[in-house]
Amino acid sequence: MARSPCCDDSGLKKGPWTPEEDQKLIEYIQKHGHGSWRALPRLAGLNRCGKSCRLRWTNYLRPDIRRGKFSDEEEQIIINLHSVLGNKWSAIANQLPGRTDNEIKNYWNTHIRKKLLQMGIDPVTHRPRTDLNLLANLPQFLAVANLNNLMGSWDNSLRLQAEAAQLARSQLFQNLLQANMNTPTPPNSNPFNLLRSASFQGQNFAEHAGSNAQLEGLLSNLLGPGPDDHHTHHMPSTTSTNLGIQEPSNVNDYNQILDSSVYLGGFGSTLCDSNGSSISDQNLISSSYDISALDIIPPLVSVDPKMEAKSTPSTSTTFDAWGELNLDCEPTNYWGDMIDQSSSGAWPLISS
DNA sequence: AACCCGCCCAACCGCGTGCCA
DNA sequence: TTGGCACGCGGTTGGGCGGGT
Repeated sequence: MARSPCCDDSGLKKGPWTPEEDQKLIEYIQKHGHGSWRALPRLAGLNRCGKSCRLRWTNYLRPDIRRGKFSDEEEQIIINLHSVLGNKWSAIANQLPGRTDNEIKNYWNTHIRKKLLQMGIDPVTHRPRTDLNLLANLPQFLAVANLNNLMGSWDNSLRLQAEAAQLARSQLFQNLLQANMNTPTPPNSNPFNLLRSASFQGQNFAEHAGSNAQLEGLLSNLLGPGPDDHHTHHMPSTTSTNLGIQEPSNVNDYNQILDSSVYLGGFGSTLCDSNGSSISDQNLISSSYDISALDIIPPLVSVDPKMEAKSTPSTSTTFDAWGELNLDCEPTNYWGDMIDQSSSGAWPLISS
């Protein structure tokens, strides 16, 4: 299809707008509306192309534009919507009155993206980063955590711990999934059995995790009690029912479990409202891992509220998206256990 | 004080798509 | 059905600015 010749004309002014040009554009549109953007510059006495006028109006001069810093709430909305919509900036902007797609796009690229990367979250997939570079850097990553710990910087070290743990957990799931996809899955295979029997291939992490026994301890914390009783022990019975998560019987189901686990905080987590009550499925997931439900679920990794409580406000905003959806309101808290154990030396992510 | 460098964001570029003759 | 026009959108650019050296 032919491209618009709108801006091909030479002699038209480009670059920053002057106050006089702004005034002309505002006055014209207030009087006549924008009508045809192509015709507008001529009618308004502007030596600009229509496209430039449209951009200037929609991104800057429109009276309903809300300027200034993005609030935490807006930031959360952007992150949530981006996890569902991707780089559909205009669609995201539609949910944020007064904000333009351009503004949101810029804010994403300059602030949110970096913040997510720093937290070990892939800004594209909204999942914990599992790229090889990150895994390769895990020893340094943990060394920094140790250093910060020694220096009394609890905020950073705890966050780094959680990120490392999240990374390991995600890697575990991915390895498991890969292994599972390479071999036929028995009809009644249990994901918890699979997880328990899975070999962990993240060598860098494994080295840091120490002995197999220690790794086993980590797995126990990640997975909760044994495969046959997970519904009655650490794994709250409400989790599987409320979230519509059932034990998968095939690879596709398992894949969905994987997706769900990332978004919902993983096995062993449950979702609760601010009163500590479990949230019913109609509030969270319609059924069968309906992906559309993600538009109301913050696409965030599970983080121990204890850790968040120790975090600085500036870095905790992403996790605030859970807001009323407090994870792990049950006494059993996998991330908390893991961090507690690591702090006490049972699991040497941090050497005290 | 001068220079450098990285960040931020307004504006541009080019493609996709809908509409209409 | 086809081709041209207009608009919207997402990616990219580059100038201004502030902090660091």
